Amino acid sequence: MASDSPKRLTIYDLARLAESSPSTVSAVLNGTWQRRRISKKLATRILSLAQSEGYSANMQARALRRERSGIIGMILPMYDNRYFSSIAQYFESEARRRGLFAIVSCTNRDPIQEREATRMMLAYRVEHLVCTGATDPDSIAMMCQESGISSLNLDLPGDKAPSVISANRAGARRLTLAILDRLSVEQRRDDPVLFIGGRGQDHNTRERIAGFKQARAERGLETAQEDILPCDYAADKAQAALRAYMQNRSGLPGAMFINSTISLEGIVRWLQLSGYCLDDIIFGCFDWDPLAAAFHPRLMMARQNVVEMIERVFELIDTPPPDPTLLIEVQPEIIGI
Amino acid sequence: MASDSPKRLTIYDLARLAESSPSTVSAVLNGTWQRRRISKKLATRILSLAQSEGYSANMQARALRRERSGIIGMILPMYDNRYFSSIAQYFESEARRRGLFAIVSCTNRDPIQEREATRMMLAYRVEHLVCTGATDPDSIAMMCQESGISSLNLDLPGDKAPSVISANRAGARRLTLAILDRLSVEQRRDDPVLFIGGRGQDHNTRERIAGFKQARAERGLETAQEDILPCDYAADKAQAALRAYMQNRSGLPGAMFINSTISLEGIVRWLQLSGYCLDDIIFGCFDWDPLAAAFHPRLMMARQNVVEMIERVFELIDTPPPDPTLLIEVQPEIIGI
DNA sequence: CTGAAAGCGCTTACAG
DNA sequence: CTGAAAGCGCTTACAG
Repeated sequence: MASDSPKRLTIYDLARLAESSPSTVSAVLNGTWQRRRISKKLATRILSLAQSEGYSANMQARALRRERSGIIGMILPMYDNRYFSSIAQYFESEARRRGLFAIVSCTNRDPIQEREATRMMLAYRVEHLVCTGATDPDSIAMMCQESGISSLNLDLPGDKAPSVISANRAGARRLTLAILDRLSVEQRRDDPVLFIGGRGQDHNTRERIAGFKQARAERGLETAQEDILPCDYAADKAQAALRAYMQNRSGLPGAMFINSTISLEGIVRWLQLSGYCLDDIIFGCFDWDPLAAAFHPRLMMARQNVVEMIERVFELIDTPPPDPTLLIEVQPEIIGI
Repeated sequence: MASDSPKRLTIYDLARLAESSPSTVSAVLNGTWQRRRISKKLATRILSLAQSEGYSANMQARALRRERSGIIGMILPMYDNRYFSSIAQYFESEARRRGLFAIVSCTNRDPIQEREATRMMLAYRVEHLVCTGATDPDSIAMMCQESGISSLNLDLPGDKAPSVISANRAGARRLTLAILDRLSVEQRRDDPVLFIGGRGQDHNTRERIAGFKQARAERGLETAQEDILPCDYAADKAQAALRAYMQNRSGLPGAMFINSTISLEGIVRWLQLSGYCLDDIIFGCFDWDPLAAAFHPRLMMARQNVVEMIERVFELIDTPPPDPTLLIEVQPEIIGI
């Protein structure tokens, strides 16, 4: 339908119709007309004309002239889990509240796609770029810097731009303590606890492992190296890692610290296939999914505080910190204790 | 960092550096230089200069001059379930493959937000608009029509633009047959089956109810009106509806047809809270969530074929159909039979 | 083989 | 109180 583009209305057309000039029309449309002391009568005439004719300002032209696009960009690993999708959603609504238009690109945890998306964002002259969960945040920050665009890291920190992340270590510690407390109540204080999922190289996973060990140490427990399995996030990887882990053991660990709902999926699938009773295991998941919580009564979760993280991001955008390496940590909430 | 915008490089700067002219630089950068018989030497000089100086074309200027933004828009109810988030993700990668820049806005199933987002999309001069799961698709289609922009409906159909949706009735029928077959195998052929979730007014829910009834009729079963509960999608609504339903009955229905994973969450939560054993119930969910599938061995799902739906959308964009009311149905896949 | 010029639709400093 | 003019950074038809 309507592929032939019938010239859209411009301020010149409006000026002609209102028997005025383009400058005046522009001022009226921008709300700067009182400052220019344009008569109220003329203003309302132009406004109602714009309305009735369905005028829509051309943002490309406005952006070009103002040298401001009004666009804020975000790159994101993917949409398809609760955490990232709520980041995208809340980012968009906060941007809108500030009169910015949000554009989001998925980069699949791939540094090449991250840079390519950044290049596009810069070509569209985004005013700020939020770099979420990037595998290579510093390259992105450098690219932005060279273009004079402010950038921020979210979820995974970098050294070349301010970062807003979850308090991974503290959160993992609290989640682990909750797991250990529940084991204690059940008189299974010394049962092994498996840490599984995530990437050994990524900052968040390292911190969570540190928090895990710290909590165990506080309870006077050692942590064996073979009980830590950063096998990547993917469900299949977690499933395979658990299968391999179980080959050398007689029974299940008393509890598992699972590093994402993606990994949880693989774990649960393997346990079901192997005929284990899920209800015998205590789960602590560093991630949040209400559907999983509904299914499993003994699942505790660290829910990252997306709302506050996005708020911090916009605060940093509004008032850029003097120190570009600033790291802000937001506490996750422990659910299901 | 770098909030002072140091003038970015333009083709004029490049022309000066290459001792050439802006037109030539533009032609080289656009790849139209062979057509213009620009010397290969000059072309490579300009190209390498652009590279080394980190030139990035200003898309606003290009869009303005070409009268084509290179942008394709999508409005979406929300990101936070598997279905919509994979729509967003696949839409974006398909758009990118075609050299279009995708922008997506969430509109929260709110007709006002839908129109507002459309207005913004049109102001940014999107070349096409995909209207996903809109509560008021026809208003959107009209707005686009007035601007001479092609629009398409996805997931929920409309009358004023071509639509790509799931084969809701056929899919619901097949899912219901799978449920009934399993009941038969368990010698519970005549157990009641509850249909729950969705909106009684929306096209998809109506179609799914029709498919549900049709499958039952094919098996010689009546469908009682009180076994159909289109209580909205939200988990809380589904939970409340199920509680009310159960007040007048002694036992659980043998199976449930649940109209989304959102609703499933409320159902499962209530069953757990009420002390029922989940494994006694057969679930059929018109939606897909692998984590839910991992948890519940007796959950069958109708997985909507997002990949094919998006492909159809782009086909319609490439070759607009003569009939603007064209409706394309894509079969969902039944999983877990 | 290459460049000067016009124009896309706005905004804004300036003149009156 | 209002308008003419310049310019944002490109592209493209035209002239040579």
